[in-house]
Amino acid sequence: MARTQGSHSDITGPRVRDAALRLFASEGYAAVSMRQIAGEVGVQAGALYNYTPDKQTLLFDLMKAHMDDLLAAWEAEAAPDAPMERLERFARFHIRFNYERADAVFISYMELRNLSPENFEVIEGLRRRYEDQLERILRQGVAQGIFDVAEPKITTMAVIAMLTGVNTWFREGGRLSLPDVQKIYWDMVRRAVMPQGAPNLD
Amino acid sequence: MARTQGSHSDITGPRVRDAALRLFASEGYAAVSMRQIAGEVGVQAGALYNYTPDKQTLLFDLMKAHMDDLLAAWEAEAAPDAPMERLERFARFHIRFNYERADAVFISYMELRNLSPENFEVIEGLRRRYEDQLERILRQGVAQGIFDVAEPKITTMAVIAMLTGVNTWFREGGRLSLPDVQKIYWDMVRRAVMPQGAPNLD
DNA sequence: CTTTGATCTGAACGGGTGTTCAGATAATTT
DNA sequence: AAATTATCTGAACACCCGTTCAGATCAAAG
Repeated sequence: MARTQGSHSDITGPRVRDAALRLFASEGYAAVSMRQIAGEVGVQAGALYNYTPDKQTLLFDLMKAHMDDLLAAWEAEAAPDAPMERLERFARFHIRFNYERADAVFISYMELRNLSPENFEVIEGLRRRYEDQLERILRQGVAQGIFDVAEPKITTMAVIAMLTGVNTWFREGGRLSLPDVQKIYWDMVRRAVMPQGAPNLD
Repeated sequence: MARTQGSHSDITGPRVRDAALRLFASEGYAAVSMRQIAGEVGVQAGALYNYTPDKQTLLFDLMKAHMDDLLAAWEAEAAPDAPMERLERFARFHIRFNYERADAVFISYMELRNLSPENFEVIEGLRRRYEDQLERILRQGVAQGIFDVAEPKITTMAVIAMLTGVNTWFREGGRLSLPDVQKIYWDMVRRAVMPQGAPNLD
């Protein structure tokens, strides 16, 4: 087994995925050709097939890796007991993580329709698992009488849509820092779940 | 000028746009071929060029028409004076209008990157005009001391992202009706702008 | 009934697509 | 130094792309 160390595959493999991620995000999966990806990496198109069985799987692997990272990163967060603190942790985590991986986030919900049905099911399942994390927090808060949320599932969808929306406009270097934005959004999330008439504790 | 009345163009033109709208929404602009659109309409691909100069313009015209419709429909809504009532009107309008034109809404922000720079500027300008409608309501409410919104621009983005998210999960015929959903989302929007500690007037 | 012209067909144009594969290349092991 | 083999090239495959256009079609106008 010659050429295991110093092999180019350790370098080329990640470069293929990086190039595909960036190109898929900026131009769209269908609009990007294998030759274009190969060109970015500096190889011929045929060489890509040492790293992926086909274009579809390349897309799927990027999305799957992103969703796995997302779930792993959330599970690695220290989880406070109190629902209010957990919710704040979730809101800030979601904004930060999504901002750091804007390309992967973008692909993972823009290119869902380009997945085969089986691959779609996998990604969709992971996405639901992530949403369930938030829904569980909301239900816990409701059970403890801390949150006033009539429809936890819908509030889950609404909060995630709101938080994910940060990526459409926020760019570092502007008037507001990411922590500023996290604070503003957390404030809106908090209001959305707080019993009305509760005092402002700021 | 023969064949002006009873001409097929009155029929074929809209059918081309309908087919393109549906196909672009479900498979994506780049993944849909002119032959595919033509097949849906029941003509050969060449015939499409009686109705659009090229594929890019076909996409742009669909998006432009949608944005024009959106702005016209909102301006046609009776506008109450009070910011709170105006905001409620906006939230319910946005959910209903977007639900009724799910395909056009989907295209109008999924396919932005497939527009030429000039076309992109046009659509982007219309989108900003729409967002400004909401921002103006928020600023009006703040000025009157009715809303507690520190960052009207950000709240605008957050509210629109939240409301637009309805389209990703809501389907008629489920447990909740569209009016149910409108009420739930309006409740969240109201909380997001209401001064905290204010009584629940439900 | 002939003329007109809007509409559509069908073929063609140059070029791009994902994927395959025999053979060249070169780093590592023997 | 020779043998091994992971990696890559370059050409080829069959097919699809957006767009053009000469000529067919046929309903309305004269």
